[in-house]
Amino acid sequence: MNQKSHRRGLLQAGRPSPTLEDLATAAGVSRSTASRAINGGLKVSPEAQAAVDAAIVALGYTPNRAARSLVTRRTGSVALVIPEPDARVMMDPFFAAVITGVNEALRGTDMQLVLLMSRAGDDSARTMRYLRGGHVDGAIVVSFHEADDWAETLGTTGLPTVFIGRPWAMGFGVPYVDLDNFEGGRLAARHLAATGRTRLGTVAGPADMTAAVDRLEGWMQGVREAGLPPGPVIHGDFTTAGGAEAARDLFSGSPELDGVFAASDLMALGVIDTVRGRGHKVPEDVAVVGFDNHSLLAANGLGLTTVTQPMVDMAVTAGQLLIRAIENPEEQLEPVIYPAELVVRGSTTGHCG
Amino acid sequence: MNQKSHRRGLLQAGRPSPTLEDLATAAGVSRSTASRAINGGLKVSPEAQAAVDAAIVALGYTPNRAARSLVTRRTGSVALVIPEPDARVMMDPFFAAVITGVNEALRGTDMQLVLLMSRAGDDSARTMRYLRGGHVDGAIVVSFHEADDWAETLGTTGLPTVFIGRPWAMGFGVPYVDLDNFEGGRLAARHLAATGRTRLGTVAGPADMTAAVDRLEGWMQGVREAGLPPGPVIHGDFTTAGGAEAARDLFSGSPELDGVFAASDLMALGVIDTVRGRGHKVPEDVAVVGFDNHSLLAANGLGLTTVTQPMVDMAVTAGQLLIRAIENPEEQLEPVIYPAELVVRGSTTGHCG
DNA sequence: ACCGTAGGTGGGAGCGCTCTCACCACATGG
DNA sequence: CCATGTGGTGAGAGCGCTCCCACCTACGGT
Repeated sequence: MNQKSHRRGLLQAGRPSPTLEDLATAAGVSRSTASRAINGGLKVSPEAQAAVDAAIVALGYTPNRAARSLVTRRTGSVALVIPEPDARVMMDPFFAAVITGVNEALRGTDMQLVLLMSRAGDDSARTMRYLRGGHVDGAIVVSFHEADDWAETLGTTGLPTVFIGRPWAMGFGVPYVDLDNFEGGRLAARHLAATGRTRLGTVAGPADMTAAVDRLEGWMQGVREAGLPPGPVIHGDFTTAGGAEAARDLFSGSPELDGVFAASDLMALGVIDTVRGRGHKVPEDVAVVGFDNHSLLAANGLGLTTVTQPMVDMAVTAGQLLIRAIENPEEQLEPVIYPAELVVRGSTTGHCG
Repeated sequence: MNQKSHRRGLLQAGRPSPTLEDLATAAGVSRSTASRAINGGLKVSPEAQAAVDAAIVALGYTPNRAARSLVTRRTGSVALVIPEPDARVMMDPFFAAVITGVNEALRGTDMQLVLLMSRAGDDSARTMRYLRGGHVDGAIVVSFHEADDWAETLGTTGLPTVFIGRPWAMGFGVPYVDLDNFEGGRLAARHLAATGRTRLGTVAGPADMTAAVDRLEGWMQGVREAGLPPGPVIHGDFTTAGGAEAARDLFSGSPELDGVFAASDLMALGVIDTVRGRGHKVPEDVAVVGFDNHSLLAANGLGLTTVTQPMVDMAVTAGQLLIRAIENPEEQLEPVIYPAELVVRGSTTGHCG
């Protein structure tokens, strides 16, 4: 099979895929001019530009990304790195929001989003290799447990990287986008105190996540500022089941609690289940504050008082930050912190004042 | 600027990422042998293989995907096409499940997942061009409203494609993975009839989606088989708010209904809200059946009777189907239909028998 | 002895693109 | 009249890789 018939064969199979050479011939210009016309059109006469434009439409030409990438050393794609893609974790609308936001930021550029999910240890090495291998122009890393490793390694490879969520290891100057989790926790405490609750406790998130730690610290500070005793703290795993279990521990140790802050809405749901299972009412007996402003729970019958987290906006910002980092590698980018806001609903003020 | 300094300059901050040539030199073999050793190692002596393996580790070598792609005409990536990426639609755990499943199927291969979200018309042309442009080896399309367009165009380009959800336009032989939506609707009707409900109605999904249409037809058949009159049908948009609104229409037309089937769990949630808003009880006055077995609602206080949809498994299957289609383009792949199962919870049998 | 045929190897030719550079017109200024 | 641009052009050299092919050895059968 010679070269020509090979090409024809592909065409027959439905892949016309004309090359730049074909384009140039059709437009009656050289390969160089065609290339220039495609990429910005500097130093191209109006006639040549028009001819090339017409030929592009006529042939349905699409530049071969691989060939272009080979010489420009740009891949036209960025990675979204999500550790631990359990179904459990994916079900969290957090990720949906991140994906939506990053995609939104990429709209208009010709960048494509490559999803990189890595499970436990061994796999993350593979992911790391992929990132270092120059297969993407940049990466957005959803900061998580092992984020320090990533930060360290990525920080030194020079691959433009933006974190969503403050990474553990700082000092690499890696920019990140985060919510003011500390203030969010503090707001929850202040709200419960302001509505007359005095015996507070919290179901915190995993101790190895910065968001969870920050929320807890803010909560403790808020409780302190309200002049209330620091209540019990139980760590959950951000899931509904985990929240319910943590709440059982919480109440078995301190049955008198009248206000609970759960570090995620899903955990708050579990807390509410537990409270009701013990024959008590929300919010009459126990007020519950969540975190995330989970869209599903907002529509739920019992409105959950919670701290808002504008995840989509945050993800958009992360995407824009990454684009800037790619286009201007020298620029030192600053972290962006979004303010936390409290949304008051029935789970704290249903029948009280 | 000479060639060498050019190389150094473009590589951000350091890493002169070694080429196959470098690898070969380090291993003391030729470029060809090194290439063979990397790709399967056929016709390579154990010594050469060992030398290359050692050099790979020593140099931290990663093949340049662009260069490889240029000659093999394989990109090592598949697209997941999701139309209409509104936050609304993304919040649906349906997509989280799809992403998780497809990713799972790709694990072990060296394929990467490229996320392609296209909004309304103009953008979908761009997406189409991308798909036809040979930037991916295959595509998984989440079948939706305009799916017929996609099916037609993709079916003729020869790009290996698998649909999730039966596409409207058939006859292109494009394989797809779907739930037995018809049977699901039928199960819902039979269950309501079996628990003594006689005045049935349904909040169906959008009339331009095959899943919604199939569920509705199955429902109608089930009602017929139970010897009950075909009740009212109102179309919703699969969201909670849409379900609530549709339910209001439903009850204002037929206040006597005692059993409602909503074509999605989120709409079922809306239906329940409406029922309660009218001062009636679920399930005593009105039994409600949903569809999806949404993980969040399962954990909810009031358990929702619903039809299970093993989305992650379905997506895994779609991924595997696509891989087969890519590796063996000639093979004619058959659609895979998953059986529907009913999960009975409190929203239909809470206090009845 | 001869010719297979097998495992193993290296050189060379591209894949489709961008980018540098030489080159051509035709202005302008001395 | 030659310098010195300046907008526009096309040939040519790669980018890093895989594949084809020529070329080695062996080793067996005839």
